[in-house]
Amino acid sequence: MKYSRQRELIRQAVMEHPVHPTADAVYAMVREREPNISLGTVYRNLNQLAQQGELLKICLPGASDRFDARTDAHHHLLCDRCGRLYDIELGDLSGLEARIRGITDFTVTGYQVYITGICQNCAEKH
Amino acid sequence: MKYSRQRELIRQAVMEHPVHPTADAVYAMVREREPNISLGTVYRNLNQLAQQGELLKICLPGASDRFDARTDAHHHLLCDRCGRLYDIELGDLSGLEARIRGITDFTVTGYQVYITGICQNCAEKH
DNA sequence: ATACATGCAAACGGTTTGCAGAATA
DNA sequence: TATTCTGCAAACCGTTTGCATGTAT
Repeated sequence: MKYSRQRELIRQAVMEHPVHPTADAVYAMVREREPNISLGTVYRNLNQLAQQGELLKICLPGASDRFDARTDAHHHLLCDRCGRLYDIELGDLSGLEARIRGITDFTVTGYQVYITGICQNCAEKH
Repeated sequence: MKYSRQRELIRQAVMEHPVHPTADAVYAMVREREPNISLGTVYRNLNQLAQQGELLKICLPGASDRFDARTDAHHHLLCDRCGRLYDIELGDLSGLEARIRGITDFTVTGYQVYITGICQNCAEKH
């Protein structure tokens, strides 16, 4: 992977964004510094960085994909009202893991807990 | 909601399908008996039935939506290889629920456990 | 008669891709 | 120079929608 100014700006945008941005949000952020960048380039680089393990791509049911600079195992909270995605620490889930892995005739490779609700920010405003 | 032959065939297709079909799969099934049915009608009715609670619409990250005739609370296994979706009983998850609800500053309305892996069928063939 | 349904085709939103030209190594 | 990158625009896929017609009540 060769250096590119655009990719660095994209990486930086994801790291600085407090609540995991969509590709479109990254596009908007990067455009402030690099007005001629194309959306295609943003998508290409986000996918590339995710594939290299430098970023996490979070696919959500029914919504746009999000990107996360934190690559260690953790879970996410999705606000139903504003659509923002927050990190959450669920701590030790070995009980759940053991139960899942106890299921016969299916080789478990991973699992994800998606939690939905209303975030503090939205709760205050209503 | 008024009776329609098409809707009955759609409902039946979902009930009979062993591993929760996509809209497209339902379309293919129903077309055998109702060759002129349109894909739009299939989507409209699946969404309608899901909204009435007669069906479950399962949104998967990165894949097409699936439909499930079982409407009680249960979780799902997604095969990475063939893309089929299976039902799973995780039993009592009150520990996890309590932990999730213990999170401050977020009003939890729901959560979903998505488990990925290789199904028996695919494991045998390789 | 009046609602609600259908088939069709066009629109949609998010994402990917093919291409010619530009930047990096 | 060889490779990887970019911007652009068109293609793509799953899904939704507008419309004129048809069907159930």
